[in-house]
Amino acid sequence: MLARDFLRTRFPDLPHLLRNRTYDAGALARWGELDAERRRLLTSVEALKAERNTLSAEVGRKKKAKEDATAEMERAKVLGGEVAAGEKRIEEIEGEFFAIEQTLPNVPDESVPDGEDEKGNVVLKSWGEPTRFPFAPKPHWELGPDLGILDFERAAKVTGSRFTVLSGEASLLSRALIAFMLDLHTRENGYREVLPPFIVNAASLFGTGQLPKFEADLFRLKDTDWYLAPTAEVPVTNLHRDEVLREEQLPISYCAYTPCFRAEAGAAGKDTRGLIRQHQFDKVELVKFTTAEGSAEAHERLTRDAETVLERLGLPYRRVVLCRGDMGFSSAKTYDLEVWLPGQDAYREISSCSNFGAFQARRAAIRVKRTAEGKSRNEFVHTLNGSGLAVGRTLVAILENGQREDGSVAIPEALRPYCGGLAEIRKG
RNA sequence: GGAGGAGUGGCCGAGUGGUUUAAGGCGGCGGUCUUGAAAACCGUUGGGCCGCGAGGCCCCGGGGGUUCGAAUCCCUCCUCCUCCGCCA
Repeated sequence: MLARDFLRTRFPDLPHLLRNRTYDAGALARWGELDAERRRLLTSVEALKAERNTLSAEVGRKKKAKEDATAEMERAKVLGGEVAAGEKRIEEIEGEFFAIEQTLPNVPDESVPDGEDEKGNVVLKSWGEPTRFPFAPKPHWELGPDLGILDFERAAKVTGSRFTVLSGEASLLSRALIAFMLDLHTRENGYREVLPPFIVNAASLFGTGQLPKFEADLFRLKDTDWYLAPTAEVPVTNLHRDEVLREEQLPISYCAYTPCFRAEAGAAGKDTRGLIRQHQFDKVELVKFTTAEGSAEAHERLTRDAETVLERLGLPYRRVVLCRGDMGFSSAKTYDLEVWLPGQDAYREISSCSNFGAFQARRAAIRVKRTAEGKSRNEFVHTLNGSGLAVGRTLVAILENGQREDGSVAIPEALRPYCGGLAEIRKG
């Protein structure tokens, strides 16, 4: 959410600040009217309450002194009725007011390029050369089944489409990738590993911005307010929901492996083959909490930490900054890392690293107590997260980039200690 | 799943209808004293909202109710603890 103060003081600039983002302009105009009415009412109701409180105290004094307090009690009762009426109206306004605030997207950072959709994204750097082969490379959805390590058909039988069974070396590799990534981030990049719940409640999903707007993308457990986590961002960011952190605790860096569950509503016909777009996938997530001044640098570092995984594995990639129109709802700035997939002759997203500014912290009430010039005040922290990396897509990249003409696949050196020295996968 | 018990400020803890603007202690911060520190003493120390300001309003796990007035009474939900059962 955006700060009320910000919405109020920058109200005329908002259409410009939110250009190319999706929001309801009519609702925004309505916000302005409601804000004025709400403040007017609040002031008058509070004055009534102050008077009632004074009268009640007077009643107490008189009763203690055995004096008659009938007149005060009657007057207070009348005031009480007026207060109740005013509060009811405020509640109605507050409901509509808050509903609008929830749906307004974050304001992009000034460094974010203009643009309406993915065509407006800008490639900032490339690492490695796209892998070329003297033969026609296969996509992983052919390599995997040929090697007997990816089974799409049986997964469809067991559950349905967009699920996959990993077996043998694929399963081993997936497990090795998780351990490799967590080790790298905890030992070299300074993250604390956490293993959070994979099921989260509605309040947590509101905190990170998935609810209320994006319920259709989630799997909800029947008759509960519990949902399968769509990303570790949700449980890990909400670790500190409703907390006031001490300044010396910041920055906090967590990494977490979790499976992720997404309904993929609206993705019909997109990436229907292979592991790219699944209802269930594994991911190692990086999450940071910083001060307002520290978040831009933390964003660069977090993105570098994700890039390091790709570099250690020798996978060619590029970094893209998303334009205003292609960014997620809660984000102030997002870098996508795209890995080269020779089987598709394209770069595909394998990590998305975002700085949310105070947007999530405001929704989740994550604050930090800061002291300056002897005065202390609570500020909202800045939150960041990024994939480090999506495990399934990393497996895809290893298979497609490591493939040989005979259908075998070479395993990156860095991963071998994590899979019993396995150097290649062969049909067997 | 069954039966009990408990949720008060950073922490401990008092408070069962009316000077509670939540006692007291610990911890934190500032000060006095000291060469310095400790001790002692004094002061200060929760969150949010409205208002230009003076100031006001709300918050004692969440929500609702009773009352002129609720931390305190009632309803409901949540969490934690103890015992039993079951289970990995």
